[in-house]
Amino acid sequence: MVAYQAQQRTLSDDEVDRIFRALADATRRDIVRRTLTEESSISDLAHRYEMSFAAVQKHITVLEGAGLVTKHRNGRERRIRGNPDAIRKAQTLLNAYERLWRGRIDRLDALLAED
Amino acid sequence: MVAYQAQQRTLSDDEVDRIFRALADATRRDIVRRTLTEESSISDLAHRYEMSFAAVQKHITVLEGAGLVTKHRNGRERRIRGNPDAIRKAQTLLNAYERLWRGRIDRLDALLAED
DNA sequence: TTGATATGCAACCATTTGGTTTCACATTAG
DNA sequence: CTAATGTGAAACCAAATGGTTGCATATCAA
Repeated sequence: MVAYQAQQRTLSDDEVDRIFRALADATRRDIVRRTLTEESSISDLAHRYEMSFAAVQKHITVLEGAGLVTKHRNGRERRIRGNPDAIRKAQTLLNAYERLWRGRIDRLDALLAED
Repeated sequence: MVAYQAQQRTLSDDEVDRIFRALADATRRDIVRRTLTEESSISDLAHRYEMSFAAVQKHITVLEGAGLVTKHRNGRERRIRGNPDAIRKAQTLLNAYERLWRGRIDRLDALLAED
């Protein structure tokens, strides 16, 4: 059984902006995917993509700014670790949207049932 | 009971990029939220935000490109309707990420249980 | 100590984004 | 018919994005 942490009460627009913005890039999504299951150093990650080390470093900065990954010093390297909390924040918002939509349908059903 | 449509098998990187990119803006999220529960014309929506009609129109174009809303002609106006399918695509991806993370924890638990 | 590795950061550049104003066109109301 | 309304699209602009190269610094290995 896994213990889930309490969610923050409200998400600021900026915070949500940053999370979705960070997820809107295939390389960054790949980094999140990898580091959710296995910590990696920045150079480990940089080797995997066909772009400069600095470019990958920038992607990681974007992800860190969105809270999607965290950095942990380990000697001369930094281990990058995916953070499921930020994922959950995005899920929470999308779930709210789906609930809204279902609500509309339910109201429509109720209306039709009135006959 | 609500009938759910079958999901597309694979999501291209571009498609996912567009969906998350479109969601990375508070005005656009607000438009999605509104139109999921209630269709609106473009000018209806434009009145609600402190920016030009053309700016709102552009946001709607971005949302349409991501499949998050659809346009439906109605006389001289176009009704904008939120599309829950695109929302679900994003949910599906985030759920996969969370499963990955839980998988890591499960493996860790198993490892610890070996003692 | 010295060289190799890992990271950080600045400067630069092309493209995209998010806004504007303006004009054209279609449709509806009077 | 004419005027008002709703939409589309172009041209323009500042700022952000996503990449580059180059250099500085920190740490580890030999």
